[in-house]
Amino acid sequence: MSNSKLYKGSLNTIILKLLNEHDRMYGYEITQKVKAITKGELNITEGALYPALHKLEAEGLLDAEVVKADNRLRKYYKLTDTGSKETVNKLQELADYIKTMQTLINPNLV
Amino acid sequence: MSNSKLYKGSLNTIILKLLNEHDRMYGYEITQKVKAITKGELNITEGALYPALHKLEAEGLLDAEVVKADNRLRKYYKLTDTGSKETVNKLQELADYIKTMQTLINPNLV
DNA sequence: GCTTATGCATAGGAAAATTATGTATATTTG
DNA sequence: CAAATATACATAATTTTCCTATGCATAAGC
Repeated sequence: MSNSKLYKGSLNTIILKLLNEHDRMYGYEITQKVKAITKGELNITEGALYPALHKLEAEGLLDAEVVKADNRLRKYYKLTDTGSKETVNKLQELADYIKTMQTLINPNLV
Repeated sequence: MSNSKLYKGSLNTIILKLLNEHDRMYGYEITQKVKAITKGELNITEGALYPALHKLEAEGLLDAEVVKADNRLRKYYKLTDTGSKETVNKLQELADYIKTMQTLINPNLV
């Protein structure tokens, strides 16, 4: 995913957030979007992304639809209703985690 | 018992940062300090902490010293020179991670 | 005396990445 | 025009990192 191990555990949140903004996306598109937004800082590996998408689909948070474009197959994913609700939870969890870590590394500010 | 789970990769950063502030600490003390600072939000489990301490010691980032206090054994850890340098790196990585994630989840602010 | 707190340790297992492959088509470049 | 790169999805094997459960031992509180 990147040189820092800290990103472990954040992949699902990233996927859900992107799908919350963009209605529907396919896997490769997600990797490119993340790379663009983070200016190359974060590169999602395929070995991490595809299993994560399959799991989210199996859990009922995503729906998938295969579409043919430019003679190539794309598997588009979109949030289910459950997925939308879970996105809110994940984002709150991330915000809480960041807050906790900032408390720990910068106790003077508390 | 433990409320919000640790995000993978953050435990080492927490340990190094605490030892950077407090000169020397023992394992149990670290769990209590984290609990106190985060107001119970984050509870480091022993099954995570002790192996992490052993690994940091094996990597040469920490030195350990066993001390008898109140008829009980405490294993105090402190940063080595290498450990101090690595602390700076880990904190920078954490700052970068937070910045990147905020960019991803809050693109309007960019 | 029983429970909780203090203190360290490890075994077993789960979760979530990485690395390494595999398949296939399209486009760019030397 | 052949080779490299980009697009697109997928999985197997392994590693990292954490949690749960368990074990041992002493001290303090009720």
